[in-house]
Amino acid sequence: MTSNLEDIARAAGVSKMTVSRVLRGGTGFSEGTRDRVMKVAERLGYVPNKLAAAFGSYQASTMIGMCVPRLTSGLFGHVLDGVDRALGRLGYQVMIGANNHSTEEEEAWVRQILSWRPAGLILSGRNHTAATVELLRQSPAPVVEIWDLTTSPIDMAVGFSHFDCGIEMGQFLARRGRRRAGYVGALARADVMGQARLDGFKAALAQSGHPLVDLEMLQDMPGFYAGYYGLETLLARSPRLDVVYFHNDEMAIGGLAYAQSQGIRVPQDLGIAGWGGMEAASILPKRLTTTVVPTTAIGKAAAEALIARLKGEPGQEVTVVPARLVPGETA
Amino acid sequence: MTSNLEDIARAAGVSKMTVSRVLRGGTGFSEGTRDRVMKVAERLGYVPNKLAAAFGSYQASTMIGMCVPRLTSGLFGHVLDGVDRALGRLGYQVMIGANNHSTEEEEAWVRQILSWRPAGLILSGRNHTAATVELLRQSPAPVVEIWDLTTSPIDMAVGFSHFDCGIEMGQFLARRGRRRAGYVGALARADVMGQARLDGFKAALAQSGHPLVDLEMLQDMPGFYAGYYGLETLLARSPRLDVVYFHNDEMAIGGLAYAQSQGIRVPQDLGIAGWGGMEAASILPKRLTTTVVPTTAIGKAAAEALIARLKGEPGQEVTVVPARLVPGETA
DNA sequence: CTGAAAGCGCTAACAC
DNA sequence: GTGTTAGCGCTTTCAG
Repeated sequence: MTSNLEDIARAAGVSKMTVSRVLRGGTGFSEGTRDRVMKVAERLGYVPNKLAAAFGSYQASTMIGMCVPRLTSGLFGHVLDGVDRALGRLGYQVMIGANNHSTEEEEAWVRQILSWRPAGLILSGRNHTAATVELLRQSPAPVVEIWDLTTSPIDMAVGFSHFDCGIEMGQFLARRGRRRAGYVGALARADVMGQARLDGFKAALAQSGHPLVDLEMLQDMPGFYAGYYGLETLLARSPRLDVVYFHNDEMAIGGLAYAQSQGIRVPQDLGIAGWGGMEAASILPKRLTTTVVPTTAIGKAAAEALIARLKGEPGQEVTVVPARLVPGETA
Repeated sequence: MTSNLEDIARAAGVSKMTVSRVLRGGTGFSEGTRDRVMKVAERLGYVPNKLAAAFGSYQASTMIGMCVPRLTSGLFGHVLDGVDRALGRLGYQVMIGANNHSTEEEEAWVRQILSWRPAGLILSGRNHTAATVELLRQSPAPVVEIWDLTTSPIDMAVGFSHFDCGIEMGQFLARRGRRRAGYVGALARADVMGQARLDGFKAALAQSGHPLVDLEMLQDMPGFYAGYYGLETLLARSPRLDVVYFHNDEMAIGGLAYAQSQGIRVPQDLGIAGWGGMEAASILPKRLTTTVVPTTAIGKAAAEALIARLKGEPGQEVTVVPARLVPGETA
């Protein structure tokens, strides 16, 4: 089928080993040998076999596995982009997976990926089944958990505190004079990070003396429609709310659309706040008040943590890449 | 490090081969043997080695490579989701890459991926370097080109015609009485599919007797900001346009924001049309007139085409998954 | 600077 | 139903 080291060796009149050294750009061969080998490899259309390389030596794999909550999240593409740019440059490739906010699905994915003997792994969140953690500890691959900061990561962690995001937004809205806050979420307990934001939000509101009035938790995917109908449902039950914090920006924009459709003035009658920092949110007629999440930076930092470890450097155990609240015109 | 078939075989008092058969769920062993082997494998925390399996037998790889134009495009996540759901179910995993609209980068990616001896490949677009095509022809892996339909795909193709999208939008706007159309694009000639839409658009307008008046082609990434500033530039030059077609929905929404900021009434003073069918576009105060692209369906169809071929079935050479123009309130 | 030998863990092919 | 043999293409190790 496709030629191998032996074919090149034969055609170039050297040994397999010399070809291997030349092709990997090492040392231990003459200029003449190098040129000859390169030329032959080119002529034969040689395509290296990483399967054999990675299989033959445990150091040689250039495969990194990455698992995200949902592939359709707008944020995920940017994280992946950060990872891919940092890693691709160095000759690594990324195998991707989704856990759909289920630790069981994540475990299944980890089993699959581990069977490829990856050089490193990037997981989302701090929540894993016991079996996953055990599997990971058995594996020599360095692991980075992204998004949420864990007190004690399995190996390394990159991100920020979702609880703190909620706190900050709660305090901000209280400072702005909001007194009757609601919340519209999605995926209920499955999305642990969204839950952490809600917990922080509640805590800050309680502290301010004006606790959360009502919340609507949908089971749908957290998109525009969910935000639209979530706000409708919430306001039907609690019409006197003066601000609503949403699970994310998509939902907040959906909520904004609902408010507009009902003639509810934002922010005068009702404040609206999101989370995530979609590009769309900053160019709406009214810029959305939200928390901007450093997606690309998280991806880049995760990749760098992995690379450091692979180079034998210790590697930062926890890297904080802060999210920041950006006041807009909707709350 | 981690246990292998031999370890299990020894502990279970059978041969490697029997263990292999049991673990792969084949036939040719007794119930008792099966239970014993499974139990031992479990106890030893056995993690299969796909590297060895795929290396040892060319049929065994479960890796699919997928290359997209940009990881940060909102559409890409949905395509990937469609692919991953169809493929993941069957035990395949996806290795991802981006070509940044460059055929050279794509070629580099193809070289990397091919060295993993993938079971199949999904590429975006019909544009490839000669070397890429040659590489692909040498490889036994089935290839699906998605997004744009090629008259003669390398192997298989799934998508629709971008040229036709442009035609359809041009005809639609002409029918709606628009007479002075402009276009705002991005990435210039790098994005061949966007160019095809523009070509179709121009052709339809010319045919209608009211050819394209002006166009602004940016070098930026096709996002909200580019749309905003692109429209500003275009209108500064050609203030009398009565409709503008954008490279995609993100840009169209940016343009909408610019119009709003200038007190330009949409659609009365200026019509705006996009392409892509972002969820955001349908829930704006005014629903965007756009072409909705069947992202998930394309991903699913691509995966299915690959699977058919891998099962030895012929597999459809060209699968049309039509995009459709959805009239909104902006044009 | 170059080469020979061994082996990574698995599966295909064939024997029993 | 089960075992044996050979070998996938590369890298590692050790000899020259």
